[in-house]
Amino acid sequence: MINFKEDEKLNVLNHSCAHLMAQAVKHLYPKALFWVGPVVEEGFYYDIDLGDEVIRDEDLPKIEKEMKKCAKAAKNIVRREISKEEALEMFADDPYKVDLISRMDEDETVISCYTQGDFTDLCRGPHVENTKQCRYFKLLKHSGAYWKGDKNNKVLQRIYGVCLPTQEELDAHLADLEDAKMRDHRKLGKDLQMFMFSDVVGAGLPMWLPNGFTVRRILSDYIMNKELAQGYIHVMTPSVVSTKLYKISGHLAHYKDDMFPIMERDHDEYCLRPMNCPEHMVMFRSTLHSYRDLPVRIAEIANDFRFEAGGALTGIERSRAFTQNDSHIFCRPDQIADEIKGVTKLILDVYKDFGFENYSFRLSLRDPVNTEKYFGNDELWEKSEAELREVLKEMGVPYYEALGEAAFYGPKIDVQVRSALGHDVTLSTIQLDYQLPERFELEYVASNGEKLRPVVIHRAILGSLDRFVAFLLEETKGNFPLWLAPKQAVVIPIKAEAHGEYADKVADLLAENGVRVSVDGRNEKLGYRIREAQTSKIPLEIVVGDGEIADQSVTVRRYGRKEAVKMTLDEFLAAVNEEINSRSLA
RNA sequence: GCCGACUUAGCUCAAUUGGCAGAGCAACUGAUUUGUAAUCAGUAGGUUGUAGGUUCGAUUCCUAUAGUCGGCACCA
Repeated sequence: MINFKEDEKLNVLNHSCAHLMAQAVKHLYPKALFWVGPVVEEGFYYDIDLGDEVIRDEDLPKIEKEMKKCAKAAKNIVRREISKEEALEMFADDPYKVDLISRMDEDETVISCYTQGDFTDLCRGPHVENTKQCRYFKLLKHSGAYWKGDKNNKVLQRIYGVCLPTQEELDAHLADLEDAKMRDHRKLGKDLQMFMFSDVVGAGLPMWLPNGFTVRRILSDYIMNKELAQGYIHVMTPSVVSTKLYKISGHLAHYKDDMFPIMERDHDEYCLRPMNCPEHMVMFRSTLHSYRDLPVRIAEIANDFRFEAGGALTGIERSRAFTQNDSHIFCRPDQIADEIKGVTKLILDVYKDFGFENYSFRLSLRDPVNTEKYFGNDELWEKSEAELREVLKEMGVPYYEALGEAAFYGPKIDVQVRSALGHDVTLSTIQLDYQLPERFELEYVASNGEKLRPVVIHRAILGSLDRFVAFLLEETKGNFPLWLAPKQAVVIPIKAEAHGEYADKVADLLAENGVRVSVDGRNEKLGYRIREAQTSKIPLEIVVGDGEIADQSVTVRRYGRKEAVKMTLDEFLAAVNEEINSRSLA
C-alpha cells in the first residue's frame, strides 16, 4: 500500500490537491472557512467549517467535478512570503487562520501563502507549479472531526482524498483499496464462520462459532505452553467482582464511564471486570513472599468487559467482551530489566512462530505538557521511562517513542501492527507499574528480614485472543497455517459407495493423530466438493478412489494449489504430523 | 459519544417519479454415481431491522429507536 506521507513527490502532489479541493469547496460553499489540510499516509484531508452545512455522500462527486474544473483552468500556483503582521491583516476575518498565525513563533517571521487563480491559502508548502498537475484524484470519504481533536470543540467537516500522477496509478491504487476490504477480518470471519454478532445478544459481544473457537483454543493452549516454559503459573479469577477492588486500584475513578454499569444487591456493589490486574494483586498478597521466590509470574486467559463507545466497535478487533492473554510479574526492582527482556524475547519468539514481520515497538511515554492526569510522582515516571528505554536499547530492538501514549499508572512498551483497513492497533504490551503494588500494599521479605515493595510488570503477548484472531485473519487472508486451521483436512471419496469405506479409514487414521478432519461423501461431483473445500480454505483436500485403495495411498491437493500429489498413507501421515508439530508456516 | 451513510430470503444483491417484493448461491425433493473450482429439474423460503406517522396505497416519504459501515473522539 502506498504511503503518501513518506513519498516526497506524492506528498507535494497530495498537499497541492488538498488546496485544489479547498478552492473547489470555496466555489461551492462561499462561506467555507478552512482549518488544516495535511498529507497523511492514506492521502490528504482538509478540515472545513461550513457553518450550518454538512457534507453528505452525494456532495463528494459535486466537489470532484468542481475540482476537475479548477485543475483544467491550469492556474499557476504562486508562493508569496509575508510577515506575521501582514498575514494577520490578510486573514483578519478568518478566525481559524488567525488562530494558526498567532500561534506561530515570533522568530518565524517569514509566513508563506500560495495563490492559484481566485484562491489563496496560508501554507508552508511546497506545492506543484500548476493546478493541472492535480488531475488524477479521488475523494474517498468524509466525516465530522472535532476542531483541534477536542470533543468539546465544534465539529468540522473533514474530506479525505488521494491524488496520483496518472490515471493508471490512481486506478491501481483504488483497486488496492478494494482488495484490502476483502481482507477485512469481519468479512473473512463471517465467510469462514469464525464468529458472529447478533443485536439481541448485544453490540460488540461476539459469539464464537466452532471454527473460531477451535482457533482460539489452539492459540490459548499454544501461549500457555510457551508461558509454562518461561516459569509462569496460570490461575483463574471471577469476571464479576466487588467495586471495592477497583476503588482500591483507582480504576473506578478513572474508567467508570467506560465500564458496564455497576450492579447493586444487598447493599453491595459489583461490576463486570474491565481488567483482572487487581485480582492478581489480591492473590499475590494472600501469601507471604520471600525475596528468593521472586519473580512470581501470575498468568490468566481472562475474560474482560469494557463498555467501548459505540463508534469504536470494530468486529473482534475492538469489542465489549474479550479475552486477554494477561500476566502480572511481581519482582524486585533489581529484576525489572531481566523480566522486561524475558517478555520482549517471548514476544519476538511468538511473532516468529506466526511469521509476523510488519510490527513496530513503541515506547509509550507520558504527555509532558499534561502530567496531572497520571498517577504517581515525576521522579518515578522518569525512572520507569528510562528503565524501559534502556532495555530496548540494550536488546537492540528498533523502536520509536510516542508521547501521551502511556497508561495513567505508568509507561509502556507496545507492539503496534497495522490492520488490513489501516488501523494502527496494539497487539502486545509491557507495562511497568509502581502504583498497584503501593495501592494494594504488596510486600516481600528481603534478605535482612525487612519488608519491601515489589514492582509489577503487566504484560500481554497475544494481547486479546479476539484481536489476535482478527489480525491473524487479515494477515493470512483466512488461509491459516495447518496447525491453526479450524478444519485441517477433508477426505473426498470419488464414489461414496465404492470408496466411502476407505475414506472413513483415512479420516479415522488422521483423527487418531489429532488431525481435525471430516469426510465429504455427498452425492456431488468431485469438482463441486473440491470447489467447496477450496472456498472454505481447508488446507488438505484428500481424494481417494480405486487407484488409492489399490496401493493404500492418498492423492492430496493443498489449498490454493492446482496440482495434486499422490503418496502412501504412511508417508502422508508422517508429513502431516511433522507439519503440525513444527507449526510450519508453509 | 459526535458527523455522515446503510439495513430487503440463510448469504450476496435487484426492485422506474409512492402502485401486486425479484435473482443467483445455499436449503429441501427427485434424477444423475461422478478423478480435482459449480450436473440437471422441481419445491419451499419475506409483517422489507423495530415502533410510530403521512397517504386510497409505503421497501420507497417523515419521526423515533436498534444494529452495521466510514471517519472523529476514546482505548486501563
